[in-house]
Amino acid sequence: MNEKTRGRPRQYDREQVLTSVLSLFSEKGYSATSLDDISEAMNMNRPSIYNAFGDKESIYLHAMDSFRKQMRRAVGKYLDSEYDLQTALMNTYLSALKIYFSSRPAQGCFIFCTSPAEVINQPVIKEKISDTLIEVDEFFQVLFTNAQQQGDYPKNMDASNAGKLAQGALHTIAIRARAGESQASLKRFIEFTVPVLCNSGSE
Amino acid sequence: MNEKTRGRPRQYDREQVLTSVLSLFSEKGYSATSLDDISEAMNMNRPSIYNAFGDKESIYLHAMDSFRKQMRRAVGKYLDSEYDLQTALMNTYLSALKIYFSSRPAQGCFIFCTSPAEVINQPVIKEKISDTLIEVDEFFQVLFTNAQQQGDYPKNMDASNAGKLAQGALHTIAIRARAGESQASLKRFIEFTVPVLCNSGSE
DNA sequence: TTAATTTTGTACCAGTTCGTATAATAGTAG
DNA sequence: CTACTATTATACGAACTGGTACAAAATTAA
Repeated sequence: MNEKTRGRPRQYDREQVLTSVLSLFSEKGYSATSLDDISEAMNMNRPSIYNAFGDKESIYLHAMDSFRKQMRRAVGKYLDSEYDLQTALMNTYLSALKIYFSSRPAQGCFIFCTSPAEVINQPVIKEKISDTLIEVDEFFQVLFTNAQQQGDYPKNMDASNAGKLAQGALHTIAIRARAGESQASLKRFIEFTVPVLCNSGSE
Repeated sequence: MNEKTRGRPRQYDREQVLTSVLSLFSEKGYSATSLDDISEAMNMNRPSIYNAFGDKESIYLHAMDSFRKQMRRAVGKYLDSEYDLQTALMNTYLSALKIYFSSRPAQGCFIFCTSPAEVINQPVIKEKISDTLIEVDEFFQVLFTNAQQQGDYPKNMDASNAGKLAQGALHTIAIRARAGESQASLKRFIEFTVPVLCNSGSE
């Protein structure tokens, strides 16, 4: 990409400022974050921000996309059927845990911890959360149906709801991380949870 | 209680205005709710509110307490050991589901959907969420240990983490309700989840 | 009646909010 | 060199923010 365009050249890097604003929104949530905060974090002045990303809600939606991309990069590989169910689940949770604790104090999941508050009065955010839930449900469901095909998970179990419960574990981990529960404690929780989800709890 | 106190009598009912402001905060979250909103919802003027409940953060904390009380009233009885594990879990989830869908559109859990956003910059709210998590964990843990004593749940399972996972199911139900997932779908999720938690999934 | 006490109602304040109009700047195209 | 274009920078404004000072109102105590 070396197209020389007319006009004054950009001084910001799109990916980079999106990362900055994601971190900001993740800390404060949508409503408590002001455009002055955003402007400072992005190191861009207000009109440039509007030109690049639209209004505040639109910036937030871009941040949500950015976070989803980050999660996909981290766990997408576990969809590959070379991983057995337990391994795929365990690796997925541990990868998420790492991201949830990647800043101090731990902020948990950007989307599931900060977005639900805005849902009632921001239909577009509601839509995107709903979309995220579906994508993650499908991610986990694939793990379970793959395992069913390989005889690793009982065929009479409902893989769709199993996927939802697996995502539920992710939600509680996200909330707990943000509320101050320790990473070690959540790791033990994951080690308990994975076998239960795999339906090999007490054996 | 009939103590005649000096001074102009109150015009508001404490429980009643707390219910109103709980509903308001539940809709908008902490940061997006203004004192004008609160004043209107409570039908009280600003100085009266300050005198009765303190500043905005303090009002929110009162609302959190109010919600916790409501939940305890709804599910506290299932701690009684006359209920077996499956029944207690099922009734608990269905009671919560009812509350989560008690307004239109469904708002899910006031605490787990709106409070996490505020955690990083409001230490007092963080403290209260953490406290709530512990109380709910203990609630579920009691169900599992009771079941263990009655031979209803394997003794080699960790009741503490089982309780955490049970609360996890509650968290995902709360988020999903608020994001627009249907009550019927969540009821099916509960029916799937309870046996899995009880470790009698595929039998 | 009068004083004391508590709540209510009005009005205000300084600071912040999101968004935009306008001008300056830094590059390309001809 | 001049026109054109896209971005950056400054500055502003109308509305709203959380919080409070002060006076009016409604009750009890003496």
